[in-house]
Amino acid sequence: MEQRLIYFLQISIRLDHLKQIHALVVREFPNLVPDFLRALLKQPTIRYARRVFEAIPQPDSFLSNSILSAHSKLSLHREALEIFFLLHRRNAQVNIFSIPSVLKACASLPVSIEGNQIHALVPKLGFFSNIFIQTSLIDFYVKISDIDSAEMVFSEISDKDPVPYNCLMSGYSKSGNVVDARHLFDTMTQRTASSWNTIITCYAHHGEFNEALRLFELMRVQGFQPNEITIVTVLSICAKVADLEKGLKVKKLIDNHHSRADLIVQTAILEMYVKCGAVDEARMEFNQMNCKDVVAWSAMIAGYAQNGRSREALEVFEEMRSVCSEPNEVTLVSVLSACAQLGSVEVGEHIGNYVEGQKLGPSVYVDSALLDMYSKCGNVQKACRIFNKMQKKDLISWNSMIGGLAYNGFGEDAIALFYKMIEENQKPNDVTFVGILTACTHAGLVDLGLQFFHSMKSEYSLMPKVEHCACIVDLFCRSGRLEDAYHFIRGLEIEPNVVIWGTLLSACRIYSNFELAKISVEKLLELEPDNSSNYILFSNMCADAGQWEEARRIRNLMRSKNVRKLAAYSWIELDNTLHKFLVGDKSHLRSSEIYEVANGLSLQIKWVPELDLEQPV
DNA sequence: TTAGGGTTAG
Repeated sequence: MEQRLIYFLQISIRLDHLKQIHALVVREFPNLVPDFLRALLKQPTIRYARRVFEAIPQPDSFLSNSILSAHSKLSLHREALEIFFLLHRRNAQVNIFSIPSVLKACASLPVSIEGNQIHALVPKLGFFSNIFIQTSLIDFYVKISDIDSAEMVFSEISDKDPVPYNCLMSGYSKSGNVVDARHLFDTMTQRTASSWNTIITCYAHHGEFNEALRLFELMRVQGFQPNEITIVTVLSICAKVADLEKGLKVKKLIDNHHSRADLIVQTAILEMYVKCGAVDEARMEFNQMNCKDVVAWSAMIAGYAQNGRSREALEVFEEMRSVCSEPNEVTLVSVLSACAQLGSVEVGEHIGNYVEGQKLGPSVYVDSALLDMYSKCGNVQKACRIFNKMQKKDLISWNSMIGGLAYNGFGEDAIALFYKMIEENQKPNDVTFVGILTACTHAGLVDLGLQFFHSMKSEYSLMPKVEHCACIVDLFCRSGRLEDAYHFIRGLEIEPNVVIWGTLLSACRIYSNFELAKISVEKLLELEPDNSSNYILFSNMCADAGQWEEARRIRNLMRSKNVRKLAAYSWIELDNTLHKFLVGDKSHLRSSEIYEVANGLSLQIKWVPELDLEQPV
C-alpha cells in the first residue's frame, strides 16, 4: 500500500487527487509524510508542498534542505528566502547544506541585506571554513557587485579548489577588471575547463576576441578538453569576428568529440554561419535540428533579417507558427526588424497587429522594434502613438523615434524630441546624433547641425564617427555650401569614405561645380573602382560642361575596367503581390494600374539598383 | 540535498 501511494504521488499532478492522498497519508501512514512531501517538489505542486511543509512542527534538516534546494532549482528565490528565515525563526535545524541554496536565492534576486545577514549567521551556526559556503558567498558578493567582500571571503580560503577561483574571476570579469581576472587565472595551480571558459568569456565580453581565441588554443595545447560551453563560447566569438574559417574548425571539434545533439551548440553554429553571412549554411544547420526551441527559431529568423532576406525571415516565422511554436520577445523583435527592412506597409501592419494582439507584458524591446518598423514603413503617426504610450523608454526607444521622425522628414519634431530626451536625463549616444544631424539636414538647419556636431565631443564626450561627418557634408551640400563641405572634409581626422565623397559629387552635379567634382570622383574611383554610378555621373558632368575629351577618358576607363551599369528597378506592393518594373516598362500587365494607385495614394516606390543589363552605357 | 562558465533582439 505504501509503495502504491508513493507511485500515485509520482504520477499525480491534479491537486484534488493529491489532497486525497495527503488525507490518507496523514491519517493512516504518518511516517510517509516526508516521502509525500518530496514527491511534491516539482513545478506543478511545489506551492502545495510548501504548505504541507509549513504544517510540520519540527522538520528535520534533510527535509528542510530538500524544500530549500527545490525552490532554488525552480528559481523560486523569494520563496526559498522566506522558508529559510521561517526555519531560522523557529530555531529549526539549519545545516551546512541550507546555506548555499539560500545564498543562491539572495544572489539571484538579488537582495544584499538578507545575504549579509546570512553571512553574519555563518560563524554563529558554527560553519567556519566550508568550501561550498565560501564559494556561495563569493558568488553572492559577485552578483551584488560587492567585489571587495568577494575578495575578503576568497582570502580566507586555504583550499586550492578551482571553483572559488572561477567565481572570483567571473566577478572581476563582470566588473570590467580584465587585468585582475587574468592575474587570478595565472596564479591558479589547479584549473578546470570552466576556469578556461571563464577567462575566455572575460576577454570576449571586453571585445578582446583575439586574446580569447589565443587562450582557446592554449587551453587545447595544455591538454584541456573543450566542453560544450567552451565550444559555444568560442563559436560566438567566431560569429562576432565573422571568422568562418575558424568557426568551421571549431565545428569540426564537435563532430569529433561531442554529441551534435545539443540544441544550444547547434544554435551557436547556426549563429556563427549567420554572422559570417553564410545564411544558406545556417539554414542547412537549422533543417538538421531534430527539435527546435524558440531560440533556434528566433536565430534563424534574425539570420535572414540581418542578411537582407526579409521575406524568408517572414516565411520561417509563418512556419514556426504553423508548428505551434510559441514566439517570445526576441522572435517578435526579429520579425519586426524583417518587416522594417522590407518597408512594406501591408506586411508591417499585418505583423504589427499580430504583435500588438499577443498581449505580452510591456516590453521596451518589442515596443521599440514596433515603432521602428512603423516608422520605416512610413507610418510615423502610429510609431509616435506607440512611443508615447511606452511606460519605460530606453536609449534605443528614443533613438528609434528620433531617427524615425528625422528620416520621414519631420526634422523639427526630431530635434524637439532630442531636447525632451535630454530633459528626461536620458544620455544620448552616437546613434542619437546620426538621427538629429539627419533631422538638421532635412530641415535645412545648417548652424544648428554644426552646433550639435561640436557638442558631441564637448558636452557628451562622444567622438564623431564617419557617419556623423557624412551628415555634416550633406548638411553643407544641401544648402549649396560646397566649398565649406570640401573644407570640412579636408580638416577631418578620420579617413573620408565613399558616402562622404559620393555626397559631395552628387551635390557638384546639382550645383555644376566641376572642379570639386573632379576631386571627388578621383577619390571615389580609388575607393570603389567597380561602382558604375561614379563614372557615369562624372562623365555626364563632363559632357554638360563641354569637356568631351575628359568624358571620353572616363568612359574608356570604365570600359577598360569592365565596369557595367546596373539597371534601376522600381517595385511596388499591391494586394500582397510584389510588382517590379524597369523605366518605361510596358510588359507588366497591371503597370498602368499600379502607377495610378501609386500616384493617387502616394505609396512608397523604392529604387533598387539590382540587375546587370549587360549593355554598355 | 550544496558552488562556476554558454545560444536569439530593437
